[in-house]
Amino acid sequence: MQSRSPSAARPGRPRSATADAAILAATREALVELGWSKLTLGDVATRAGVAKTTLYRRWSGKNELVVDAVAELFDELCLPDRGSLAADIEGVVLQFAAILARPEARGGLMAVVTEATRDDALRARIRASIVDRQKGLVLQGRSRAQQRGELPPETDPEESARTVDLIFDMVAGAVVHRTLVSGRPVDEEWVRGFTQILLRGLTAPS
Amino acid sequence: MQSRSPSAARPGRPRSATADAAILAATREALVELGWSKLTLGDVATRAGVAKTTLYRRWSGKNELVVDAVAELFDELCLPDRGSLAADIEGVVLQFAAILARPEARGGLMAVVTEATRDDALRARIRASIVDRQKGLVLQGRSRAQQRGELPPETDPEESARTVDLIFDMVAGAVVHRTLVSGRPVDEEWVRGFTQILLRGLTAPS
Amino acid sequence: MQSRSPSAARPGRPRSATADAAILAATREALVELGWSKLTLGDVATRAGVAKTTLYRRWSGKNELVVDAVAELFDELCLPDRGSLAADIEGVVLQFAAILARPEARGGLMAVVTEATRDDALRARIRASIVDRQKGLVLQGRSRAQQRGELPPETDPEESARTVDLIFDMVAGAVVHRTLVSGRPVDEEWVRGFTQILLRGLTAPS
Amino acid sequence: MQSRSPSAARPGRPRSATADAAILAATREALVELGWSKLTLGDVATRAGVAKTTLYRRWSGKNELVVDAVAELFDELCLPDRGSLAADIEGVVLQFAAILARPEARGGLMAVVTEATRDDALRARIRASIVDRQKGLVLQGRSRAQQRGELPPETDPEESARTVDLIFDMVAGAVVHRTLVSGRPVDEEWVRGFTQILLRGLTAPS
DNA sequence: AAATAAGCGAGACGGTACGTCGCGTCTTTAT
DNA sequence: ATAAAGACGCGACGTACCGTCTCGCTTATTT
Repeated sequence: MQSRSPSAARPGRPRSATADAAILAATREALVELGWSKLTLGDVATRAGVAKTTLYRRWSGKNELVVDAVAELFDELCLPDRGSLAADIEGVVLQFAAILARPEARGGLMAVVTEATRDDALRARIRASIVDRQKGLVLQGRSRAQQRGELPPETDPEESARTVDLIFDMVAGAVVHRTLVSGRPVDEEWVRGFTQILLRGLTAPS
Repeated sequence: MQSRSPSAARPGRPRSATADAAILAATREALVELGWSKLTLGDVATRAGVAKTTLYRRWSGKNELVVDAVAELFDELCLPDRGSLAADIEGVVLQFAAILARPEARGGLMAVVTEATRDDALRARIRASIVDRQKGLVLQGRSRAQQRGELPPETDPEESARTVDLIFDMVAGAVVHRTLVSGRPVDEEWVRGFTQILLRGLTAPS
Repeated sequence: MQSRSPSAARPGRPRSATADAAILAATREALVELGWSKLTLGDVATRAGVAKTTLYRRWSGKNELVVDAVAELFDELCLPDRGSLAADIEGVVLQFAAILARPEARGGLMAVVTEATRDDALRARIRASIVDRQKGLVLQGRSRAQQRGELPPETDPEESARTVDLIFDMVAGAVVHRTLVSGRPVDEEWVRGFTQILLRGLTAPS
Repeated sequence: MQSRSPSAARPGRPRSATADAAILAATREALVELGWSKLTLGDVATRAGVAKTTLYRRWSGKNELVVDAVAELFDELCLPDRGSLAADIEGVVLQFAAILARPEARGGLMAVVTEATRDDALRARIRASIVDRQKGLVLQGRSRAQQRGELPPETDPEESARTVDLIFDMVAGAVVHRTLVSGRPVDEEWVRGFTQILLRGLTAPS
């Protein structure tokens, strides 16, 4: 979000702390009802009980606002230890899918990613707010699996980073594609099939 | 696209045949320069040397126009026989990535998919124009691999369809995510790693 | 007002002829109800049953619009022959005062003159639309008075022009000041006194 | 201006004496540079090195502030005895014109008068601050002329008051109109012609 | 000295209007 | 019937000031 020199008691009236929360909540609400393209900042301001100018004082436009509103949704992602790599993957994939199934995430995330194809600052914001946070889950899952002996320990650290990126693209990409492009649900059956291929490969005897 | 009673010599001035092509080309050009959100139909019309009315006579709005403009990009996808399943996958993934690397595809495809999250008619149009065509490649690749003996023959046809969908989501999803979200190139090294996991799984000894 | 290459049948939809009239009428109406400073172009557009953009297509802002709206009020000024110079002056002064007494003129004229102190283009527009038209009345009155023998004929043309300007400033200035600054009515008694001084001077035996 | 119970030593920090002067000076400065309509109170505050709140504590809005700022300009008007009525008139008219020639007066005075057409309180303020002060000059000039024998003594006091008002409207109106509407200078030649007509009338042999 | 009270700077706040832009429709003349 | 041209109603945009409201701080008078 926006930041300031942290604990410097700056002069003048401080920004309303409640306004931020109200605006983000209103944004998600509007996202559900209207979708990205019909969402207007004036409407968000009204819903939040806030003047349009207040909104523009904090965010520079629709994109930045929606990134922040959507990013909060992903804060709840976590990786409880379910005892095996397969179970861990299935768990986090289902969590991720549950978030994507919510209408505010569906349209909002995609729209923001779309805009980011032309806007480097926005891409950086997304990466910082959303992507990197999730990538931590992949790291965590792998080290657990290594402790359990399900995966061999790392040798080449560069190779290791590449693999994390790859896994992340495969997991997130598949779930997003299933949900948003194919438009079909990520149910337990699908997750089982996916995990199976991810772990054992297409050529393995099912 | 738009259709008419096909060969009925209707009265009045016939539609300009060149206009369609000019408009689609102008759309892709504008997509490259401006991106989805800054693309305006008035601008496309001007670039195409065409009046706005002409454009609206053929497409009902921005989304429909861009779908058609982007769909043409995927016509070139094909699956030449490279002798092994792994080589076939690598080939088609690189082709797909090459298309996505073009700026008119990056923004256009995503934008259209984004809009489709709220518009069923648009989703159907996308499925017909883009998705189903690619899914055919997966089918073709599998049957070739089965003929070579790399994969076992199908038994349950329903299970078979599910697997095709799953593979498709995994391949397309990973490439799209790598390109558009992670914003990193799909190069040969990445493709090799991806194919390795897809075929043999994470747990295989590399 | 705005002008075009006159009788050239230009391509495209022509501007609505009724819109101009509706807008100017709405402007005067709003001027009466709200006064200059509270008059809003959006409101004028609404009253006129016209989009705000249509209004901006024809006038570049509040000032230009109000000048035109107010200028029309002065079209009705004329100088009927009342038989003597004194009677002619009294007649036209009363007419002028009657216009200024109308609320749309009071605020509108002054406001526009005020703005013109900083805007040369606007001043030119006012001069062309309002001032020069009235100055013709002074000329007409003088030549009639000369024909009647009430005033001597002109000799020096330059001196003549200066005198017209002077008379005009004295007549218009006095009426405007009485109405708008002193805020008192221009009634018959005032007009008689004014005409007396204008014709015979302060020092004349009353 | 603003008033307080005069010499009551009230508790709390007293108002800064320098702030008033700084604000009025800043107002005139801004009036010169920007004109009435582009003058903003925020900008005036900044120029004066003062917070907006300080400004609002002293004046209730733009109009009141500008009236005060402009009124000060007219304090310098006076009527030195030049020996004859004609010379006295010429003197004061030139003084008045010199003030109106200053840009802060041009826009400011007119703007304030314009606003006053809708605001009775403002009109009263103007009358008290500006108009009545000038009207005193007319009275003074007349009594001098009567002492010199240039004008007959008053008989009817009501008629007398009416004439003062009339003369005032004629003098002030003509100068203002010449300066602000006609937009031409009040030079010595113009003043001579004006005084000639005012004293001897149009029909007098020049 | 401490308490109280107002003034002051800074700047965020809810509003209103601005002038612009793009949409998709409609109206004109010319093919 | 289509085409190019362009005006139209509409609605959102992002900005600028308005006049008000907190803040933390300063400067007086009153206890």
